[in-house]
Amino acid sequence: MTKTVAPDAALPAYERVKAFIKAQVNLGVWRPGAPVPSEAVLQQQFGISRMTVNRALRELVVEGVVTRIQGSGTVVAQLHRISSTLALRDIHDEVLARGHAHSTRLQHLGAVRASAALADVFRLRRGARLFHSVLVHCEDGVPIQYEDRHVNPAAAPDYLAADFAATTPTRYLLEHAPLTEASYTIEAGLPSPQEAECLAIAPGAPCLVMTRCTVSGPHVASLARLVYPGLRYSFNGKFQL
Amino acid sequence: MTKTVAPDAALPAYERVKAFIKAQVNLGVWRPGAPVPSEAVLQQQFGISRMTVNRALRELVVEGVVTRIQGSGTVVAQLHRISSTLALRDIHDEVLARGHAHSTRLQHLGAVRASAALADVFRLRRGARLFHSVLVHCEDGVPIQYEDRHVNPAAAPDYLAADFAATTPTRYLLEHAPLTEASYTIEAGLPSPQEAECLAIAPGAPCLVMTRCTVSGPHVASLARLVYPGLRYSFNGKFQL
DNA sequence: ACATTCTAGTTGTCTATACAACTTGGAGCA
DNA sequence: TGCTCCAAGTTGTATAGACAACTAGAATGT
Repeated sequence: MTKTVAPDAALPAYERVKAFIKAQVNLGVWRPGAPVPSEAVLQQQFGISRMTVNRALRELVVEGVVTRIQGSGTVVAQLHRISSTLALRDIHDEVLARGHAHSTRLQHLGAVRASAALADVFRLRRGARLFHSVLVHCEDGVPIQYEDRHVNPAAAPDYLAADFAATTPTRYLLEHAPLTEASYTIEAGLPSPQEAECLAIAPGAPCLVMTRCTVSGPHVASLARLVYPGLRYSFNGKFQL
Repeated sequence: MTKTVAPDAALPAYERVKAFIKAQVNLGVWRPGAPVPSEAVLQQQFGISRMTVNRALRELVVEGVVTRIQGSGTVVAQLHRISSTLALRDIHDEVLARGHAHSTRLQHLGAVRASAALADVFRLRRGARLFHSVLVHCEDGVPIQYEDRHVNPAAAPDYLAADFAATTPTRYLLEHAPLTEASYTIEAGLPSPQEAECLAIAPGAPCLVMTRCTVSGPHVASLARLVYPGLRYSFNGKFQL
């Protein structure tokens, strides 16, 4: 039983190779741009098959540790673009995960005609029918998100019949319009008077504004403006080698 | 030559399997939680070896499309946590990539003694020596980032001798203190009077504030407060299945 | 009814081999 | 010199087979 002293033996072979390479990069022994031993060399060093080495290196590419060029070789990645997976999470789950209570106030739900700007985003003609919902999300009763959303009826025909006391627009759309693609921008801005009032903050209080556009199959499904009070909310992330 | 009509044939087998599964999920044929055919079944359906199917499914796990449980099976992932890789990029490269000119104004460079809060972050004793730099980054002459940074001398002993006309602190640190780990938070806030003046914005103008802490090997290397004028800068990202 | 054991099915890892696709540098040639 | 061509080295993909680890349900025994 050498479990405590040699955890290496317990790890799969491909993990041992990964750990070895990561360590070299981590300790600065191999600098960005430096060549990584070829599969054949690593195969011999570790006494394992080439396929196993190949798997280790392929996974390191995904993790952004190395770059590979067919026919040329493997090098340590220039910039450690270690991926921080920013997930498209439902705010309801997010609040629950923090161990708090989530509640919602429905401010508005109805249909509108697309303005020129909206029509452009949704790739519809001007004046086309769109659903429009406005909600305020609270964490333990404190407003933390103002959600102003337009929805394409073609992607979610029954959106107006949804029960937003029981579910959130994000969840409803994920379930009824399978997600193909989403893009977002995060910026700082000031709330509109109405937003400030709903969020119970001063008109001059800085806010994080996320604008998120989702695509489902052939349709642009939804465009949301999410306003977070700057002092009550922040996005957090972590890179790890 | 059926290249134009049948792109399938041009794709590697494992990519064909991935595309097939993604399509089913995408079109809503297989809902989240639904079982995905076992490797043995897919192997027969596609007439390929199990290792190839296995590779396809393993990659889909990384992409967040499916979840696998050893001994049980493969199911469509509950939430499409499609990863958007938020990279730790140097602002110099970022500005250049947009085709603009990047310039820097060095406001301050020196050493300070750690306050209680700083000592805590850096895991040093209170009063320990830290380097401190303040720079303003401009894009085509317009200020877009105020960078207030504290650096651990143990991680980058020659930080004060760096030429910040030729390089940026981010780049310098990436090169001299191999990155092990980084964490950040993004929030909205108001600039301090000094920050507002350096960025040439009104004191009440909302800003994106990123606080980033980097770790290099055993040391907490750097703590940076990055202030972006809200109206001139935004973070953008895209998820894609 | 309950607990235990067994078994079929599934995923996880690994091997040895093979060929394809590509890069790079050098040999040979005009 | 400048060009082509080739050969060695490298990564990309694919296969057939093997065993290990694990799950879930069925069969069995108490």
